[in-house]
Amino acid sequence: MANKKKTTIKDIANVLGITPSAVSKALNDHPRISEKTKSAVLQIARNLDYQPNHLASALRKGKSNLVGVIVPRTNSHFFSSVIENIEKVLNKEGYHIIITQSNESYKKECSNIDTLLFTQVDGIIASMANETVKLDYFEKIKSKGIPLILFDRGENDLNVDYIGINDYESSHMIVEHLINQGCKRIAHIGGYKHTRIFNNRIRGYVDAIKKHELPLDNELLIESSLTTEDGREKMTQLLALKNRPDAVYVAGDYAALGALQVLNEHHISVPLDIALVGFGNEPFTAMVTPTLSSVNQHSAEIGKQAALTFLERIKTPTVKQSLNKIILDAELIVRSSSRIKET
Amino acid sequence: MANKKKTTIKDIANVLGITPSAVSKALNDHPRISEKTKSAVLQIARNLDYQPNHLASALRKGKSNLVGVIVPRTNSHFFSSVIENIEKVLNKEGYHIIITQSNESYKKECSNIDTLLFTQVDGIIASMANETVKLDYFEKIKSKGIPLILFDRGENDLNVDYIGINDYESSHMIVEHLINQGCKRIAHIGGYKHTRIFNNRIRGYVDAIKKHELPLDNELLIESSLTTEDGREKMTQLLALKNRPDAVYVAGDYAALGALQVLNEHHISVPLDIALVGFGNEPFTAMVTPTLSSVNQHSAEIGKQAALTFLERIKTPTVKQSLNKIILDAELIVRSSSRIKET
DNA sequence: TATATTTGTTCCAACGTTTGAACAAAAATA
DNA sequence: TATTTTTGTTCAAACGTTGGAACAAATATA
Repeated sequence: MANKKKTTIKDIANVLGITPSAVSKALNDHPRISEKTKSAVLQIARNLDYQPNHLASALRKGKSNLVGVIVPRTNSHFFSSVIENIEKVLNKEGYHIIITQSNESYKKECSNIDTLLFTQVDGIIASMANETVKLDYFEKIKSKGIPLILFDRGENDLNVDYIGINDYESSHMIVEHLINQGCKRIAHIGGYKHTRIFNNRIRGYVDAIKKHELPLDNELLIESSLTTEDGREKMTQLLALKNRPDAVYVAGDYAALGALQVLNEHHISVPLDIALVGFGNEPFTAMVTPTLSSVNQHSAEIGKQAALTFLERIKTPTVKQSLNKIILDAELIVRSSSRIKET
Repeated sequence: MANKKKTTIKDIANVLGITPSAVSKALNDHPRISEKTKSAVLQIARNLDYQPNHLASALRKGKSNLVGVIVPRTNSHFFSSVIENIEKVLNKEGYHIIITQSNESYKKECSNIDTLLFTQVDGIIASMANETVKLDYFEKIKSKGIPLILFDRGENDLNVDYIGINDYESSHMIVEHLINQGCKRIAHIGGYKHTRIFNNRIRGYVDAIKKHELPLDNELLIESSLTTEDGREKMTQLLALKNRPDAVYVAGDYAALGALQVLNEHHISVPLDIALVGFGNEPFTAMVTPTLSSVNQHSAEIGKQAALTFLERIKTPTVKQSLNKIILDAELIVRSSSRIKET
């Protein structure tokens, strides 16, 4: 019994002998429509299994109730959790989301933006790809006049709303934690300097090292793509030094995992020989051996705030220029990989 | 310079003093439109930064070029990789995808289906939630007359296209591998029996055990939700047995990870005291200590085939009833957790 | 030269919904 | 009873694009 032809508002109108516009108004609970008509319409709609044609109403109303989300990848707990919470907030308000992944590629990100604009989304919530340096495509979103909200990887001079954590302070905190554990020669495998958040982490590291008058060695500060593979490589590089570090702070958990693998393979005791701290608090940090210290980025809260910011922007059509910069306090989770002194 | 008003086909028509329909035809490379007009239109379109209104064309053409994807969650490598490959194939054909997650909840899955139907997707590719027993919402998709393609968790009697792996044989293979390694008492932490793929794995396990005349003990066959947490619990349960197993085959990697944690915490040697095999070949299986044997499910190929199946269904509007059941051969990846005998 | 064909365009209706204006009928007020 | 207000509905246009039919002009064929 394949119901090929979809039922429209018109079909309902015909059954009841009224006008399509009356049906539309009934369905939208228009005050001028009688209760009798409303309930009749609802009844028939149910009987005919009526599903409103979203395309038509979006076209007419000039808004799609769709929000685009762009993330570097979905298979990390952080992004997946952010998305989940964006969805939770937006669904309540009748919005649905379209998720796209850039796979850390600038080109893919641009094509994602085109896709989303093409789909007539009402706004875009994004975290930028590692590769992204040019912001032209993000400017394009802005020029369309739809809200753009960035989170995590996205702090920059675009002059748009942003939700993230206090990277500088977190970084500072990590270094001081390692110093407290007695480490004297602390290395940092950081992300790309051109990305604001990673740059902030680097600055936090540098300033903390300086503050405690530890050696600020060029060899100890390495830029990385922060993949597991690159973490392995950069750790290997550190092990090759004449003067090895006694602690390594990696700006991302996946790269920290790679580093840990290398250390384990070399039978270097973590944390006794070299202490290790990651960033992001991915679930696997609690699963590896030894468990990996990391920083909780409050993914759920970031997602929630991003969605709320979008809703706020949508509700005030006036170009209210007060920017929303929400910076959350991150939390250092100390695990075995950096617990040297008993507390 | 916020370009509030979007440029339409009409604007281009006005500039050139021609008709909107001529512009539309020019943009769609209609054979009857002169090259001169075409290039002029293209030029003006570029100048005015014209973006076609997808909503309008989808409404008119009766197809949205959107495909819905439903997965239990995106933060596993398997699903993330399937999605990536679905996208790769479909993008080439001008389709875009909307990703939704059910979080293993039947209710969420239903609401996802409603969302997707509401968005007028041209088809749905899905892997079912653990919880799902009733198939009414999937019937709803079918009754709308749009293609439904299931993969992995989705083999059932819905009579729709399906792409998966040979679970029964894979399971058989795992048990025989463990027997080859000298194991005599093999336990199975399986998924929910009501899900076809997990049931197949259970059957594969049982048959292999019977075939080799090993003890088929009720205590050794446990049903689980296959989360990391539940894996811990079920492993603890197995350790409490008077007669412990010497091998455990877990039907999912995340649960296997939980099991491994418990074994490590109890200082039980893996694989010497108890060998362990997971399922899914998630990246972390190669990262934990000891590395975890698992089964590669060919996620990329599954994604590709799912997308191709969709395209085929769309291209043959006739109700061609020959069902597409693609069953791929899975591959056992033997790692330290089950390598007892040197090869 | 008359007719047939091709070419390039316009015209118009349609996709399904929404919305303000218009309007008749019913109810409230004078 | 005459007038105003309220109520419930219809009317008509619109959102932006598409595609078949119609049509005039240019070109090819008889």
